[in-house]
Formats: sequence, structure tokens, C-alpha cells
Amino acid sequence: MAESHEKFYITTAIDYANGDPHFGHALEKIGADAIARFHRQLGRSVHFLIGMDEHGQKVAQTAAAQNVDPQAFVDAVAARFRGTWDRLSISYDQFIRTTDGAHKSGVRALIKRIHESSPDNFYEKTYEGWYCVGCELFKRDDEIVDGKCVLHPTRELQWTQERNWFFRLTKYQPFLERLLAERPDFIQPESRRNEILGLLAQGLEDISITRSKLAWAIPFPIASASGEQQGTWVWFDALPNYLTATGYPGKEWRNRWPAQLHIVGKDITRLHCVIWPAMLQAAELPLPERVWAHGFISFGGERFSKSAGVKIDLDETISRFGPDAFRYFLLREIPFDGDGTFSLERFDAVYTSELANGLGNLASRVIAMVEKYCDGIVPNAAAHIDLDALDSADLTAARAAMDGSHGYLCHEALACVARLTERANLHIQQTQPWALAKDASNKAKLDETLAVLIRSLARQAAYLAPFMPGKAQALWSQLGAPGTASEAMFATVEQLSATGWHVNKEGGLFPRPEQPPKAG
RNA sequence: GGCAGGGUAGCUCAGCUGGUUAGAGCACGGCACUCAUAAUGCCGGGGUCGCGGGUUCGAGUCCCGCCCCUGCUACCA
Repeated sequence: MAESHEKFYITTAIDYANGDPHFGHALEKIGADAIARFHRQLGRSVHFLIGMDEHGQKVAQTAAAQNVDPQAFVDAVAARFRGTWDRLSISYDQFIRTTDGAHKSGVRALIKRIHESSPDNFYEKTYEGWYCVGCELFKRDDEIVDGKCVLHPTRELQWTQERNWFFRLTKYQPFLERLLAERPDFIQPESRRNEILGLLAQGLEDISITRSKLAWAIPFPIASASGEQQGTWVWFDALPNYLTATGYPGKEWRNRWPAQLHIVGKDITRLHCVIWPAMLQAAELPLPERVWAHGFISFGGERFSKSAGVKIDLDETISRFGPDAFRYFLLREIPFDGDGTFSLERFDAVYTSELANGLGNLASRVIAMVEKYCDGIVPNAAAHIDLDALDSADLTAARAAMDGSHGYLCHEALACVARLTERANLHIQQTQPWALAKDASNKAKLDETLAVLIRSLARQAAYLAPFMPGKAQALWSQLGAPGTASEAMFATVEQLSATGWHVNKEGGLFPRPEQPPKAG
């Protein structure tokens, strides 16, 4: 594995400040955090950006409904989000908010640059059409069936008109087609890329990028013919956060831009794969290298929604087994390239079988044997055996799952690490250290067995660190390993020798639930 | 409506260009072991591979029709 110090600028979608963080937000941040941490341990120079999207009509309305100033409202929401991210150990390097002064001036600078590079990029037009109150959108003819919006067939459409600034998106259609053709990895996974290809095949339309009655927004920086000052459409405000976070248009922005990876939800891929690249191209700025669209969590079945008033609360669920177990479950169970379901039964089952009975018990039995048979000091038996090589193959596969060559498949990487746990448990059964310990002539074999098991646990701790930073560190320190699990570079982990480490069993890593919670 | 993907053991899924008795994990039953968080290891029960036709020596795997599910169908975020 080639160690690389290249920069890795990774972003997540900024969250809309119109409510509290929920499972969907958490899945994205946890996944992005695992990717960021994994790449740090690959030796990359990572910068991990998250933040809040705080403008728009809905924010203003919600604030008004609560009788608070919009800024005070979003300040409070942002504080709650940060609280959740801190609790979940999201290792972000920067937290941007679209109400930050630097962001607002950065967006205005970007819009002016788009305008200056070609005034033709923007134009004013009176738009009129059928407006669906349900969607809060103007609908195109092909979205109207029998005079009703296909998505809200029970609502009446309203004929509305408004004069707005438009962005000439159509001008960039050939550019976008070339982009997707020349850089097949620009959008991953492939199913999302195909959707964008389908969209391009339909043909793009220019988009309106200002709103006349939008006060809680960045004022659009170009003077209109009528002199009316309009608010910038939220996405034209939000998308540039990835760029303004680098300091744009100050001098230093080129040190970080372009981003290596945008992590977004599958519902906003087109904003990131069509509009954002077109904006950057219009501004003659470099494009991000890749957009990864993850899937969603659903709560399968009616079990919970039906049982009156019972709803799955994020904070309570995190508290069930702690933040690390929660992270593990989401990343292990929900394929990061598709959708998955969350249920408490499944959470309990995975926690018990994989974390408590699997990894937790493995650590417990191995450490106990080193204490009992070797006075707590890992014996000198550095020779690597088959088990080391087999582990190594799985860890190579784990890196392949996370390095972007096939996407960012956290669930696959965790499946690889889980194989180390199973292998170590099987190895104990086969070598039976307790039997070896009864006869001093077996000392060498006993030492070799315990040493390789500690090495395996150390590898597991290092590779689990991106996914469960807290528990990985707890295991790392129980093994008596030097430094921290999160700072253990993958390139060196497989060469490590645990000889001389002082193990210390400080209680169970993943205690079994007192009584198996029966949901339902 | 259009486009795309999917329907395989109780649950979550794997099954590449068609070929021996359809696989894994979890759950369930039995056995072994005792270092360990009554954990671990081994063995086992369990499937008309959505439905109906067709091609073929042979189809979960190809073709046609039907049923069902999911996603996308851009200026709410």
C-alpha cells in the first residue's frame, strides 16, 4: 500500500436548519466521518467539512411561527446539530454556516464572477406557469396530468407569474455530457450516474435563481432592470459553501479547492452533478473530483408507526448502546450505496451477535488468557503465521472498499473486519490455549497463539477506528498498544509486533444488555 | 404515464458470460469445549428461486406476457 500525503477534501451536504437532526442526517455524517477517518489512516491530509444551510422561506416561516428572529433561530438549530455531531464523534475540521459573513460575501463574489466571465450566463425573464402549492414549485407541462400535479393530484394548480433572474443552464449541457463521458467516476454509485444521464437525455432547462418575496436570503448581487432586489435561490446560495469554506475568493482558496469528494443524499444528486458543475464551469473554476450519493434509512414495517406514540428517537437510540455501537450498526447494516432499514430488533441482534458475542467476547477471552498465562505481558513470538496472512487479505479488501475505486462501501469494509473476529475465535478453538497451558513443553506454541491473537485484535482496533473511534480506542488501550488507534496508519499496522505490551482488562467492551429488549 | 432497478430460506442478502444435490449471516434445534460477556466451535432442520408460457440435452441464470415493490421524472430543502 502506497502511503500518500495527498490532500483529501471531503464535504457533506449542509443540513437545512428547519428542524432537529434525525437518522437521515446522522447516516450521512457518520458515513462521511468514517470515510474521512479511514483516509486519515491511509495517510492522506484530510479536511472534512460539514455545516448548515440556513436561508430560505421555510426557515423564515418557522422562525416567525416561534416568534424569534431568523438568525437567533438558526443559531439555536446549529447548536443542536453540533451537539449531536460531537456526541457521535464526527471528526469535522470545519463547520460552515450559510449565514456566515464570509460565506455570504463568497457567494456574491462567485455570482459576480459568473456574470463577468460571460454576462450571457444570467438573464431576466418573467416566468409564469402553473404553480403547485403542494410542491411549492412551478410545474412543467409534462408533470401535469388531467390539469393536476402528478405528485399532488388532489390540489388545484395556480397560475402565477414572477420576474426573476435565470441561469442559462442549457448552455452547459454539452459540457456536462462531456464531463460524464470523460469522467465515469464523477458520479457514484453508477445507478445515480444513470439517473443523471437520463436527465441530460431529456434535455436541460434554464433555471430561475432568484425569488421576489424571499427576504431571508443573500441579496442577488446584480442589479435588475426594475431595480427590485431579489433573494438568491437557496441552492445557488448553498452549493457554493464547499468553495467558500476554502476562503474563496481570498488568496488561500486554491490550497484546498477542488474538493476530492462531495457526500450527498441520493435526493440531491442532480443539484450536485448538474447545477453545481455548471456553476463552476460558468465561473471558470475547477470542478470537484467526485460526488457520492448515499441511500436512505427507512423504518421498515408498521411496527413502530402503528404502536401509538412510539417513534424512534435519535438521541434515545444512540443511548441504547452508545454512540459507537450506533455508528457501527448504521454503517454495517445500511449499504452506503443504497437504502436500508432500521429496526430496534435488528439493532439488538447485531449488537449482541457481532459486538458483544463477537468482538467484545473475543477481546475479553484473549486478554484474560494473556493475563492468566503470561502475567499480562504479550509474549515474544513475533513470527507471523497463516492467520496474519489471511487477515492481511481481508484488510486489503477493506481498503479497496473504502478507497473510492469501487465507491465508498462502509458496509463492505466492516464485513471484512468482521471476518478477522471470526477467524480469531476459530483459531482459539483450534489451538486450545487452555490445553497448551497445562504442559510447559507447549510454551512456544502457547506464546505464538496468544501473540498472534493480540496482533489480530490490534489490527481490528486500527481498522475499526474509523467506524467506532471510541470503542476502537478502548480496545487499543486494553491491548496496551502504544499511541492511539485512530493514529495507527494502515500501512504499518500489519507489520506491528505486540511483544511486550501490557494488556489490561478494564471491563467488557460491549456489555450484553441486562435483559434482551423485546420490541414489538 | 415515461425511464431505471428489483422480487431467492422466518429476517438481510450472495448467486459471473445458463450445467453436478440453490449458498452466507442472523434466528431456531442438537453436540463439543471451558480461556471468555451462558460467550465460542461443530453438525442440522428450513426454500414450488413473484406468476404463467417459451428456447434448450439442461434455466434462479436467456426470451415473451402478467402481478407486486423501489428509485428518478430538476428551480421545497
